Amino acid sequence: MTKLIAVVGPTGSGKSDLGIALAQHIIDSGGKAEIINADSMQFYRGMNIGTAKLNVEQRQGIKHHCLDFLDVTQESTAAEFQKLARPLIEGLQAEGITPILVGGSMLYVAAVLNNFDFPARDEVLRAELEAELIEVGPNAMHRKLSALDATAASRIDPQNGRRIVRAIEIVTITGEPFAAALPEVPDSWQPVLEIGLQVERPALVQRLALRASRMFDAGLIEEVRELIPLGIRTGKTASQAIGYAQALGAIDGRLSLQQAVDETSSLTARYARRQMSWFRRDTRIHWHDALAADLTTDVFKEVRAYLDSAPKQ
RNA sequence: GGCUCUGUAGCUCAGUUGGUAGAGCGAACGACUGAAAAUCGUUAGGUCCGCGGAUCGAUGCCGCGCGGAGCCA
Repeated sequence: MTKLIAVVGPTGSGKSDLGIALAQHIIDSGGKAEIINADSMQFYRGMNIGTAKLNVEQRQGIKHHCLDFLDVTQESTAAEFQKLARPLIEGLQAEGITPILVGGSMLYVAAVLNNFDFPARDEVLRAELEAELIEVGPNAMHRKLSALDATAASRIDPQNGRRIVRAIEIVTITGEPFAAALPEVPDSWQPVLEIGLQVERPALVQRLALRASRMFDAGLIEEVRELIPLGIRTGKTASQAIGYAQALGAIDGRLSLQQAVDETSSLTARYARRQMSWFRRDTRIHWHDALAADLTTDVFKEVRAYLDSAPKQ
């Protein structure tokens, strides 16, 4: 059994490249390593430029899993990803291959790395609750949740319709109280070396602005144009991807090209902030400055020590 | 050159019949258990264009500047 490694951090911090370098390093030292993508938008076939997906050459012969397995019309969920990625990881480990989970989709990474089961869901009930939310508003729904589960209600903001609906759904289905809060310390699914890449906020914002304009220069609008006949407009998850929604806006004439670029840039920056606020509370993460000259040297050293330490179990 | 309108938070704008100001967006920070590139919360930003005047008191009234927009010559 090999040990699990994860690379996390905000978008644009260089996770993909570090993942490749790490895999290469392990292979150079006589081991085997493959990458499992944990970027929910890179799951989609045809969404390449706007998701900063590595092309085949850039993958440098390192095998990547969980890329390009969904159509833009298909929904993606963290619970599904948990079911998909865990057996995959265990399969690689059984073959002596070191799995490297790389991605910034917060809940998806947590779904794999942490020990929790998503409570069931019920599409019909969910639809009813969503309709009710639109009709009576979040505050009334929050009162309804309070009556069912006062503790859960106290942990969810009265304005947050999305979470209120899901909480009512869970309590109704399970008939049990719903914690509605993350544990203080993550309960690890299995031992993991979690590497975090960090970039000082102003530098990150600048990089993301540059990246957004390069995506449009590289043909993001053309890419989205090709996804329209494939149904990107109706895809629940794919259509809300940052950059793609803006490219659609430009195609429809709702936004000028410059507005689309600017909006993509600022939404990406805001997303990166939410990623940091999520990942910062994961106490397992070993943070590294993504722009440091000796980044790979430091990370290799850390990985080496981890892999050479006593085997798990 | 004349007339009219206009200048309030980083941006777009409310507002105070004179008692030193607000909203949306943005920003910073945070929450987060089957849409999470989602959904939401908190906080910080303002010599109210400048100078002078009347007033107990001006961002508001008056005068003079400066900047912007429009109309007429």
